[in-house]
Amino acid sequence: MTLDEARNRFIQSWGTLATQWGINRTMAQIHALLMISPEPIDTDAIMETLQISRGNANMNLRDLLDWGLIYKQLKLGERREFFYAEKDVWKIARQVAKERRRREITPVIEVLEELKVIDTDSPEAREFQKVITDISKVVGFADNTLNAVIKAEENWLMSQFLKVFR
Amino acid sequence: MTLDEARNRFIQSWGTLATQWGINRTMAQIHALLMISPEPIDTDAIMETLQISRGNANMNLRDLLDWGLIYKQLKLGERREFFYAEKDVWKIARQVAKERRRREITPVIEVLEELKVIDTDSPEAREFQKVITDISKVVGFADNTLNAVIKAEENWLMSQFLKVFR
DNA sequence: ATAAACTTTCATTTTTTATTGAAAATTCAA
DNA sequence: TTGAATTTTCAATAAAAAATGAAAGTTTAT
Repeated sequence: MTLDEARNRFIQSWGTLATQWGINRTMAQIHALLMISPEPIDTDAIMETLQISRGNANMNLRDLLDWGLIYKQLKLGERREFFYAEKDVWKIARQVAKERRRREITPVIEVLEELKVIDTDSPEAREFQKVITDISKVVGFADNTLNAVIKAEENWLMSQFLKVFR
Repeated sequence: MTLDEARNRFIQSWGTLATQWGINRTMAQIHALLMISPEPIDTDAIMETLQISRGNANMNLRDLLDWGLIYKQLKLGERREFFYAEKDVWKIARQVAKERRRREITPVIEVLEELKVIDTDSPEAREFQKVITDISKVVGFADNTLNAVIKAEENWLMSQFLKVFR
């Protein structure tokens, strides 16, 4: 397998994985491409490599910037913007955990808290409350896990974590 | 807020969360409905409550059965099938972790292993290999985490885990 | 101020995914 | 067996999401 083949293979796989996690394929592919690019690259290079339109490239680049997964680089005497990916994969994991927590987990926790305060007159209501409370625990666990990842500045903390389960 | 309002609120929220995680809305709504139903319910009740077609209900019920998140119950003297959800939320988490690991993480690990064996003649190839190796570590971490959840038969193990990060 | 280089926006089109509903298949009681 | 009750399938349709590309907007050098 040549280097180029390997690169394409990786970009494709990463894109496929992403769609299963509710992230759009192109965004993941651009991210993959930038992760394996030694040098920052510009919009046209991305368009050409991935065979996508300018608008599409731009939109997804903007999203990746929002997520803090890639950065712009300005070259002296160049008008174009070049992009490069965060290369520290632990930082990527933290960034993603942080965003997903904010966008997804936090709102659900809020709804669950609201639902806990219904009147528990009937047995049915009590049953409902029990289910909600149980779910809260699992969501809380997920939330704690994400927080742990977010706050894990050091790798050793991660390895500590892994030890617990071995 | 009445019990019915709370129920609807929960079903809706759970559906919204699911779409962000690459799970279809209806499947999550059916699951939510069954989780908060004290009694097993039949296809018609699901169709009516969620305002969906028979085909749609059937398809998503089958998927939920595949995932091991719900069960069939046969009532004596009744032809219809009634469905009920797994009520142990830790078991749900384990089930989901197991399925996602099998369907998503394992294939990616395989691809990454393949990509590690390219020839490292050029500096470019070595750089590529480094990125792939780093990504493998993170994916491996995710895989270990899922495994930990899968194998956590006891709740205290989870609480041990949580302690590490507090 | 102008224009070239480049980026962003967004109405339209394409693609993908989910849903419908009616027909076919299955199950079971009589 | 027949047929009524119920489940499953699947081609057609609808809805949602992503992508296009051309036009509008910005920035910078001159």
